[in-house]
Amino acid sequence: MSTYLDTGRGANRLVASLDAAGHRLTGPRLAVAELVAAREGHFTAAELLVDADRAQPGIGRATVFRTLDLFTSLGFVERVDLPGGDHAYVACDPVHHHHAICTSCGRSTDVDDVGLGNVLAAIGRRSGFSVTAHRLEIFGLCSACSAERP
Amino acid sequence: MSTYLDTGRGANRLVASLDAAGHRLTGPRLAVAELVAAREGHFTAAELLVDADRAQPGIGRATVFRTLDLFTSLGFVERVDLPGGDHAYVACDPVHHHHAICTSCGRSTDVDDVGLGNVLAAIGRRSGFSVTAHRLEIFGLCSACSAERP
DNA sequence: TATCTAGGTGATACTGTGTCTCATATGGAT
DNA sequence: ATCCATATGAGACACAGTATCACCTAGATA
Ligand SMILES: [Zn+2]
Ligand SMILES: [Zn+2]
Ligand SMILES: [Zn+2]
Ligand SMILES: [Zn+2]
Repeated sequence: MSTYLDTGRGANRLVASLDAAGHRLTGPRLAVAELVAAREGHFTAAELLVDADRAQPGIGRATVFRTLDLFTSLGFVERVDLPGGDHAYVACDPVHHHHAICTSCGRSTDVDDVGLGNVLAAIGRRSGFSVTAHRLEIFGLCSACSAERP
Repeated sequence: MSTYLDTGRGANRLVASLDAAGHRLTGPRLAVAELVAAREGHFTAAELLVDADRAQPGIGRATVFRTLDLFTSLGFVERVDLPGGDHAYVACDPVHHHHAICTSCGRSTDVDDVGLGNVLAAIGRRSGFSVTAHRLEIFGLCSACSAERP
């Protein structure tokens, strides 16, 4: 679980990041940050909208989407595409990494891509492709869930 | 470029595959197959709908989606998620592989994942995750496009 | 070849995301 | 305390994808 958005000390990172990019620290943004931090694993926009409406009735639908976009552009949230094709979001740290998503409980584990760089380089070499970006999503059972149902 | 859906001899594979799964070979399905095969690189559902309406006016919107779904389940088409978040489809062969998508011309090159297996295994070992599926999308410039603008 | 029927189709309405516009409100700089 | 660029909320909107349902047809069978 990522803790970058936690309230208290952790929120400093968010504040600093917003500030650095010239964005204001507003009530709705803090509220969304807390909701995201409170979520375990990935969540859909719809789920967050429900949360938001409960936590702060009157918060605008558009604002939630805008905030999600903003956080995504700052690297605090990442969008993932579930196997079924749905879009979801995951809280995460703003460094390059990937997500291993548990198809049973939905939690996601951050994973760095040691080794993947070499694979991509090899692919590029072989196909003449000059790779500028990649997306890797991993699905399976987390250790807890695979222990439960072996 | 994949050619699995080409008309003529290539269509046999589609026919065989539909047949094997107990699906009928219908006019609309053939039409969509040809449109998909005619497309270079990835395409959105909207683009294919335009094509379909031009090639065979009167073809139902729902039918195009249904056919796309069917082909996807047969492995003849794959859904990809562009960096911008849009959904798109790519023609491909029904064997496990990935797509290197050119962000300039949109063409996609099939890429097998030699080496990725090891990376995933290592990830699984380290995180206790038992990996059952993965999705890798690669973005960059194809050899033609990177030659053009170096 | 004529018949039969499960499976497929098209029209249409609908749901659900995500976006846009615009009048109003507010963070934070001065 | 004032000011204004930025953010917000309301609501309309655009678009992807799905559901329903009466009708149609591929292809199996006799
Ligand atoms: Zn992450
Ligand atoms: Zn789990
Ligand atoms: Zn290209
Ligand atoms: Zn693979």
